Amino acid sequence: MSRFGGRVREYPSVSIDRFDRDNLRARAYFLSHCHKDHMKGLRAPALKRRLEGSLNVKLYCSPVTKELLLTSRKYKFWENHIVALEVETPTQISLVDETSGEKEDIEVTLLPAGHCPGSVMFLFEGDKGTVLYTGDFRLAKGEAARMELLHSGTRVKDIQSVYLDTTFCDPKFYHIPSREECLNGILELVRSWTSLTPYHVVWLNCKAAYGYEYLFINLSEELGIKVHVNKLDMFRNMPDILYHVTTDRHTQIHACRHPRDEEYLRGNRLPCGMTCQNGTPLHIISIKPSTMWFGERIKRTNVIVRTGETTYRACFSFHSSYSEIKDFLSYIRPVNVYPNVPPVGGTEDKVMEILKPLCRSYRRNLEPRYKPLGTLKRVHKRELSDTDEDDLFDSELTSARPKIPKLQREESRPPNTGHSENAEENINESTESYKATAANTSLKVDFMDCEESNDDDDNDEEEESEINTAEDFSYEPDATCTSNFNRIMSDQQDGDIPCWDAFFKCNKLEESSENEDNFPSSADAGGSQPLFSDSDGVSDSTHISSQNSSQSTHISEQGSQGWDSQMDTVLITSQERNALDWSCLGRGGSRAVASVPQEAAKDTQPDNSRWKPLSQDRSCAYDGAHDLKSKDTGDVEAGAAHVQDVLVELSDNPRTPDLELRRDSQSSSDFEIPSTPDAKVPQPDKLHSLYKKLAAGESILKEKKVS
DNA sequence: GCGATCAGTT
DNA sequence: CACAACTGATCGC
Repeated sequence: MSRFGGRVREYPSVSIDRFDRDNLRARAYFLSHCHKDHMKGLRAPALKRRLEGSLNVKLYCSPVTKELLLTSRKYKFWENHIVALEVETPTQISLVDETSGEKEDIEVTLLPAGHCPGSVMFLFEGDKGTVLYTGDFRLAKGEAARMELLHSGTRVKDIQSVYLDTTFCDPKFYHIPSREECLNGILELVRSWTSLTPYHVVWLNCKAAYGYEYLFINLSEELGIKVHVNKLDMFRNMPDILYHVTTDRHTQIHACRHPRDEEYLRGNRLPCGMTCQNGTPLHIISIKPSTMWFGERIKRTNVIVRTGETTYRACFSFHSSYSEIKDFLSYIRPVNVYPNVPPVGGTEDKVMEILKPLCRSYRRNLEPRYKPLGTLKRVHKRELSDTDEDDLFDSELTSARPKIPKLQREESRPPNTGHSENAEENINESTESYKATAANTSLKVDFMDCEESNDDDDNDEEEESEINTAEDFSYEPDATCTSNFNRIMSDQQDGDIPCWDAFFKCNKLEESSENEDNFPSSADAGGSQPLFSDSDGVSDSTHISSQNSSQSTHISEQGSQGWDSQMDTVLITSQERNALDWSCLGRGGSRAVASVPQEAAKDTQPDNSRWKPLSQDRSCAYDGAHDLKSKDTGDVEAGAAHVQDVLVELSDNPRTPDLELRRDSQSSSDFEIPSTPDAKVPQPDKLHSLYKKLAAGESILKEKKVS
């Protein structure tokens, strides 16, 4: 939800996405997209009066946004005051103060934002510098680099400030599956259900907001089934959308709504009232698009999660994930960044701690500056780049990724003394005060970067969520790593000796984390990785055979939300540990090699074929010719089997970054992690001495080699 | 009666 | 968690 006040400090005479209060005096208005939280005051009488008394005041937006806005009669009065600007077409605008006659020229460029039809970012260029207002955006990694108008020549423009959509700017939203992944998941689910009989219908439980259209379009194109919606007049001049939606209820895909649609569904009735066709009752499943995410790299989930007998949740996000935000901002590297949205769980301070290091102003003397800390012996020996500093900054100063003390650190350094010796003088006051409150709990100099655990993310409100069992996770390498990690931590607190392999897996997590942060653009979403060996559970996971809950592996793997509450209870048997070693080391490594070219290709040339920015007039010439048509099997009768495949494919999709990073961690780890699963396990007394050295910050390389 | 705001719901 | 929107209660003009 946008809290942006409407104005950027460089150009205070324009108002963007806010139209109340001070914004009533703006010389020009900009609307990034047609969502209510960006339209505050847009139909207020005060603004209406302002328009009536002015010939000059205009609202600038994309052609699609104009169309959507003017479709609503409540905004009709804007008709003669809206100027549609073509996307990616720099336009000069004169900002004239109507009372003083004072004038300022500014150039504005609309850039596609990937949030909903018509959504754009605004790039302002003028005497006060270049400013990018992102509005709400969902841009995949590397997309900023592909925007020509963010560049001059081969270099990115010198951007003074970015006003950024920080909706998911929290490490717990580290990864959100790509548009394509989500789309494919939904597509295959819908395909398999609707192909059973003409009476098998799907209800897409979409919010009343723009942004789902590309889903409708792609489902309709791939399946040849139009989507039933309540209204479509706003698309009357957008044939690419219009063709794929219908107000005829006799279709197998519905996105219609009713104020009490949930209760309709319970009565086997679609929100539009349809309950049977030709006397035959409909078989309805509902799919609720929701934002599902992978917390840092330790968890995975399906893009589709079954939440009940006939209910599914499908991953869908209008907003960029944490890693996408970081990729975007670190590419732009503005001098300043300002969050448009207070982050979900956190404070603005926390967000700024994440974003500031990605800005140039971070290097200025007023800002906190981190030196490499001499005591960080186990930090990679790498060329010290900006992002290295970022990591230090992150590691030290944010609670976003909790830092876990190295073993016995508590003994060797009492709280409040160790952490500041190298860095204290360079930290500004706010940081210092933060440290003061946090130092006793987690922040020390010599910490491992531990993975986030989203313990409180149990978000699934309503449905009869099916409960995970420990067995479901037996083959899940990431999860196992994590639970091992947790075990270490508790072992530590208990004063027991942690087991060796659990210990080194932890370090691998640390390495992964650093690597990924330092090479953001290489950490894109995993494609369709082959599975790990959990075909057993998954094979039961089709709704078509109306399985009971406990058999549905894909449901039990709703991971990103339900995971952490489970994690502590997962026990690792030695057998499972072997499987873990195998998957983390052997298979993980070899897989990663195979996945690299694919991922690299994806980075440079994403699959844009099905996500057209539905924001440009030329989007009306939506190109229906698609690569993915080839997915059609024609095997309509094999619905059940098909769904199985889908869910298997979706659920067993280990994150490519993990795999890559795991491999990386082996080659670069200071710990010299044994590269084979059967590496000899040190004896307890040996371990003790190793941990002592670790705690003291000494190198253990020699000992490790010996052992 | 309308609009703004807030709490609650989906 | 929140998304993005809707509903209903309250308050002020």
